[in-house]
Amino acid sequence: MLTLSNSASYAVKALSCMQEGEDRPRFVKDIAAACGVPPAYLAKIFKKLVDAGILVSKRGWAGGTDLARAPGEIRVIEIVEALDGKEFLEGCLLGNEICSDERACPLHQFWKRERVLIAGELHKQTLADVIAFEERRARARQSRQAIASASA
Amino acid sequence: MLTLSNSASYAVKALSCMQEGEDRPRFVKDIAAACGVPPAYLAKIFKKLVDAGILVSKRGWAGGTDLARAPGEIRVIEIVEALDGKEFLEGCLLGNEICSDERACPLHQFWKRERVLIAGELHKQTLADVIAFEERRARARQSRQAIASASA
DNA sequence: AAACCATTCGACAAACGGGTCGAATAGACG
DNA sequence: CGTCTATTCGACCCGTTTGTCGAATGGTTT
Repeated sequence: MLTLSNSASYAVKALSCMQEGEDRPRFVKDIAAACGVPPAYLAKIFKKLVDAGILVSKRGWAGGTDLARAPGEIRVIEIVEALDGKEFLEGCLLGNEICSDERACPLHQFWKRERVLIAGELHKQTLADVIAFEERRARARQSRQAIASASA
Repeated sequence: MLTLSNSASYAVKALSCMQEGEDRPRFVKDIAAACGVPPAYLAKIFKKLVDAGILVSKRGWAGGTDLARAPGEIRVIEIVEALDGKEFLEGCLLGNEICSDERACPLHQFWKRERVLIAGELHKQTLADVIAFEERRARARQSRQAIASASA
């Protein structure tokens, strides 16, 4: 399957559960419960996000986890790179070791262009976009339900 | 790493070693040696290519393996699907289970378009293109060497 | 200082893809 | 029919990713 790692998916999902304005900081276990990710595993993921400067954390009583910056300042590509590594987009589509402009596979020129597009999109999208997208979805579902119950 | 599987890479590499016009059919171990793929592993890969109708094989004395069709009739996407499954391009980029037009992640619309482009390219390229590409490379290297040795 | 508690660390289990090995199978020849 | 031989099949090993568990760490509060 041509996808990013499971961990990266979990990270985006969990971070988009951490909107501002609520009582914060929050705990790993609560966020895990909210977004349906295994808590112990999410703890590991969060550590990487802390190391990457995307999250800040405090231990002990009154400890917890918080976004290091406003959601609009956190790009999706940062999250992906924190988990899958900076080179997650560098390889040949076919996984060949040697695939440069000189010694290329037939898909090289094509994939080279595509990689730029993908990186660009992940760079353009911020966590704020992801959150807004989720909220728009949630509102749409609510109003659909309201209409449905009104007509019932 | 965002790539297809290693097996798919091996498959394309091995199949592009199987030009027509030579003494054929050929043996897995010879092809493996020619393209630098582990022989026992390539045997497994070839079985899948046989099942997919891309190769034909015969066992025993005077047995061997051959392309089921002319290279120009074998699309790269067929090879990839034989190894990585028909659904290798179906998932959400972030690997989410639920990511359709209704319940999408923010990258869904973008990735949906990209997938079409990628599938299109893999469909457009045939094994003949891959072979021609390799040969053009080999010739270019040869003539570079000829020039180098002539000027020496 | 002692109690408390969320993060952090390390060891470990399960699942998966990649890779190896040897035996089983079956087609062609003598 | 028996032998030869290349594919095929099944069992197994290894490394990585995913996921769990319990103990260690260190900041807060009382």
